[in-house]
Amino acid sequence: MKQEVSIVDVAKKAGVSIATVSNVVNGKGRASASTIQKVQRVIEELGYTPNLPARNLKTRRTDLIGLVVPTMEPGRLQDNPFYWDLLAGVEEGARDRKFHIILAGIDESTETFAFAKERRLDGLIIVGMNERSQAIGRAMELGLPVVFIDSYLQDSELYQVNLDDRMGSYRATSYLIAQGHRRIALLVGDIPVDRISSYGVLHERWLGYKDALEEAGIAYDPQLMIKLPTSLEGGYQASNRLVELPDVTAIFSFSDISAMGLLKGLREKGKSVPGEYSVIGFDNLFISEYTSPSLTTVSQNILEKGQAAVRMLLDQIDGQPIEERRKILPVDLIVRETTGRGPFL
Amino acid sequence: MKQEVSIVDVAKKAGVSIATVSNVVNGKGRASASTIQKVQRVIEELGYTPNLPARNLKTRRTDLIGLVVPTMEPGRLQDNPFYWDLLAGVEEGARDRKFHIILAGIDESTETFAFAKERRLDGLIIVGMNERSQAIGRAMELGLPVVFIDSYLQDSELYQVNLDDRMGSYRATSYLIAQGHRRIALLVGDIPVDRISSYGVLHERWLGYKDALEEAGIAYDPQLMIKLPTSLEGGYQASNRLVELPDVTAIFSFSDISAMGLLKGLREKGKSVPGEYSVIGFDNLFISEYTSPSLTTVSQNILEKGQAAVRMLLDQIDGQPIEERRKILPVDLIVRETTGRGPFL
DNA sequence: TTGAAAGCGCTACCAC
DNA sequence: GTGGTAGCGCTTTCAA
Repeated sequence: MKQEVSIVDVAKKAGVSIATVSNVVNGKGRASASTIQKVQRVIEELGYTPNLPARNLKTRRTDLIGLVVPTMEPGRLQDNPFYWDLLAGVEEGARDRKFHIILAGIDESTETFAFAKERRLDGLIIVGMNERSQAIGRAMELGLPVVFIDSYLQDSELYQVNLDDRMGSYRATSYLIAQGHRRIALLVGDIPVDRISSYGVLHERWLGYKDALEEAGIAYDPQLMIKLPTSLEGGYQASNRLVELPDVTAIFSFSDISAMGLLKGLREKGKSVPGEYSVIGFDNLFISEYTSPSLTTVSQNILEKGQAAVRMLLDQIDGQPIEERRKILPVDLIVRETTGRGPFL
Repeated sequence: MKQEVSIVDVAKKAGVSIATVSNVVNGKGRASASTIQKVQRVIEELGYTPNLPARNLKTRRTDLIGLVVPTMEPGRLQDNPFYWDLLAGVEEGARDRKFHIILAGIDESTETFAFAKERRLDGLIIVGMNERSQAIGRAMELGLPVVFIDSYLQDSELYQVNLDDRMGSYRATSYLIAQGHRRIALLVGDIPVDRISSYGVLHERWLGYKDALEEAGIAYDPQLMIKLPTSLEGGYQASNRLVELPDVTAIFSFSDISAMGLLKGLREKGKSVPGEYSVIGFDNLFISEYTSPSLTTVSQNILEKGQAAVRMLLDQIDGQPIEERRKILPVDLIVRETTGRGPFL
């Protein structure tokens, strides 16, 4: 059993009161230079480390935030290298401000966030919630500062960090059109397209696609929607559908991961990219530059996304004014080798 | 300001003492069925949630463990999808036992682990330390239970979870030999090969490679060591070196990630795989099945690795007997399409 | 400039 | 069975 050294031990040995030690430790209150010196030396000698949980009992702050990620949603966690960067961004941002993060995987349908209350977390960052998830209501009931990432929730009171998905999608589609493609398939994910509006990110990207078509005077064709999961396997399967669609010369996939599956599928079918099909992805994973051919994609800075979310959360916690509750990060189109000229150029 | 409801409020409203409430909450001590009922109803009504930090002040346990990952080591964090699975394994294992994890990125050279003491963490899981890192000494000084993952530290007192890297490497190399390859290049990482023994994982894998050669009576040729980072870019560069090595028909890369870079490099040079070169990787990332051709590799169960580490840590914390301080997880050779027959078959 | 003391929410011991 | 109460390690008035 490690013998804990407390503020009392320090006070005793330094011959001062615990109040004084507390003042020295926190740099608050007043203390003479000599007292400070003396106390600090004793702290050093004893190897005293302040007990944060105890301090928090008084101050009512834990300097701890929860990062909540749904574990059960298939094709997200397991599949996407994405999350690691996000996490790194959040961790880094928190560290800069002396916060630590508690990582919690939840089952979206049953989680009550009791742990957040029990541990008296200062705030929560929640990733990838669906609008209709009951979890969001429960999270808000906590009365804690919460920031949602990639969730596209209607309620404008909620703090959110998202990507400019619609713009990204618009730019990707426009680029294909500019390259002379007209019939552009879309790998939208494993959802009913008629209810796409409740799938935030996907909906936005779908709208961006339509924006571009409309601008170019191309009719939207529901036949071109491929409803398969945005995963490696989903992309792979999608290649089967793709080749059956007449006159299609390009496909836009809502994630790089599925675009990779797609590339593999097409290669196995002997279809050349970008010769017969132009392919464009979304995310710009670190690996996307290394596919063959290298993947044209919409780039998002995932690290920055994590950082923006912590910033917004911590400002909220510190009671600092928040400029905007809904932060939208910019996207960038990265043209590489999977896109080429279409028949109309 | 959210009005905190404490044990006192519950006690008052239920007309019992706080001691009784505490008993009910913890299911300890004795209490009549009717009291229990009454108290529980009040808890419900008031929405009371126990304050864990306060409880921990008494019990001297936080039920919190730190997961420590070096942030500064290039080519690890950023590059490797690997970590996400590990994290997921740890989180899940912890959750099962009512622990939470605090994620901390550290700079290996300067970290003092003060946060672990301050927050009174119950234990630490540390990933990917190098033998000569000062951080390991500092971590041990804390006097906390610690488990190292992927660190291969000499000290047999330390708790460690590793992979059977040597065996994995042996099997990969043996397989290539059995397929008729004799001159097998090795992408070992960006390190001086003469000091490889201080790079745990790499050393083990290097030994496994030599084991296989020796068994087959093939002389070890230092010329075949390619010293480039085990990253996408490193693998890509490695292809340049590879093609200059005479008579080499196969290459074993110490990570899938670098194998992917390698595949791209070779393809760009017009070298066929597995026609001209057989390629074998290590890790079996979820994406490795989707490269073209799909990657033959040594598989490790990363999720399981994380789980094993928590289990070992929590048993330590709970004072349960630990069978073995050094847990070695099995590997598996997954033969896919990047390996084919060599000239000697 | 310093110290005494109250109290944060909880557990655990000991009386009743 | 139940309650009183002494701390756990700390911050923070308020006095001195």
